[in-house]
Amino acid sequence: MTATDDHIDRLPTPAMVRATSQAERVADMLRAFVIDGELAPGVRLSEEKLSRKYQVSRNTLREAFRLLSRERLLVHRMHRGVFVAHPTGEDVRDLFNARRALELPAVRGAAHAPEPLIRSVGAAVEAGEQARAESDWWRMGSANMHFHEALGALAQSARVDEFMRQVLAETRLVFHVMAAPREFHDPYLPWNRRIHLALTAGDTEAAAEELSEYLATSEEQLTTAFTEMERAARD
Amino acid sequence: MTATDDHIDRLPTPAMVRATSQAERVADMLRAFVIDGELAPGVRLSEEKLSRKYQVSRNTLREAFRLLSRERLLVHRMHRGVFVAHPTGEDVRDLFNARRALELPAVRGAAHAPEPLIRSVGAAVEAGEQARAESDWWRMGSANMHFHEALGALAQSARVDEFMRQVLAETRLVFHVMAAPREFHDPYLPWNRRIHLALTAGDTEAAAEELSEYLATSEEQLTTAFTEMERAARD
DNA sequence: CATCGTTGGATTGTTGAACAATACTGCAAT
DNA sequence: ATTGCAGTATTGTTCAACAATCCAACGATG
Repeated sequence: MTATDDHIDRLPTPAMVRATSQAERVADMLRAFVIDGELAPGVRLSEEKLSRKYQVSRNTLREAFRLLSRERLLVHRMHRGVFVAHPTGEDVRDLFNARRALELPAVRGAAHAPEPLIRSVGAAVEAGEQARAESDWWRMGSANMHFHEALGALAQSARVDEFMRQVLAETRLVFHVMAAPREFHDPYLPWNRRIHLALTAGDTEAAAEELSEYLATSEEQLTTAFTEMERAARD
Repeated sequence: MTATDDHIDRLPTPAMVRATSQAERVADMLRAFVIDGELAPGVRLSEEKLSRKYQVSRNTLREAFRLLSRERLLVHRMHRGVFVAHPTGEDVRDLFNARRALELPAVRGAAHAPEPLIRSVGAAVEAGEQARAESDWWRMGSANMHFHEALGALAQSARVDEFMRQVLAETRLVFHVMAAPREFHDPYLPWNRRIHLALTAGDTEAAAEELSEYLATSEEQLTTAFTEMERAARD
């Protein structure tokens, strides 16, 4: 053996090869289902049915539930069961406040961000445009998510990244609540393009300005549709 | 009965009277223990011992573990058990990046924040000064936490608030890792006072400047002490 | 002497069954 | 229209068991 073991350092980190428990695997599955809308907001997840369907014990399933409820994707109601989260109008406002608090400063500070981070913003833009060209509305939504994830990544903190992912997952849930048609995603692609353009030009303030308008417009659109819906539900 | 039922609206909201499960109660306990340092970073939490001590089944205890591991206060290592999180030097840097990303913009946007939020910042400052007057170092640390929690609250998002709490809890863990003496908290009180002063004067930029220096100093102090410690641990 | 294979004991991972506690539905009574 | 009261379904929690895995100790090997 050599005295130095830099070849060992090149190997995948422990975090990449960690064996996962059943609870985590089930949680990963359910998380994907919820984000993809296959499990509609408000739906109750029966312990008995799910444990039978996925061949895990009720106890293991409940561990998975605990994980996801801390992510706000599921809500635990005592003696009633766990349900897919069902965001309200107030949640929408809170989510956008959170995004403003995170994304805007991240963009404004982009001058100090390393080049690859900006590049991945551009990649997300292009992925979105390509999805649009192929009329793949689902992939378009994913690309939009990645775009904003990339914006959050400019803050250069793994914890902020995770928080962003969580907030964006919840935001996607909002779309599912109203079975948002593609028109909701549609007008935002050019915005993403402009934001990225301003970023590469080094004009962070212009990028922040565009982003701010984007967020305001999106929130406005969602909240009006939401209050409309909630009013209709009351009658 | 009257036609209006505003007297019902005055009652505590469901969130305040919700019955809690054992798993949540145990999680609350453990969380408090971890934050208070009664459970030292790196310590392993034996399922058998804890379940016996707190009269809950192993399964229930595991549910609590799942909750806390998603908060990064515990880490789950497959087939090895759960341990109190033991932040590294890299974690310290990430935590401070996250705090910069959140607190600085929150302070800069304080002009649009409602009055009571600024007041609670002041309250935290005074609580800290009073604790200092009474040489209650423990309460001083708590007050400092509340101070920065109050800064984060300027963003006006419940989700950001929760994230801040989590980040600050982890930061407190960092102090426990090195059994930080009171000198670590000591010089920061005047800074808090100045930040609050600038805020009430409406000079958000000055406040942000002070906060930025505070964070840089604190991070510097912690990371040097940390790398020192980690180097010592290797020998 | 450092490394590797093996073995035994301890702990976690997961399950299935059981029972208690609670919520929900429907119906009768007021 | 509200209240009271079944009966039923589901969750909350425990327990005991077993499989899977880690870990420390001990020797074997080069």
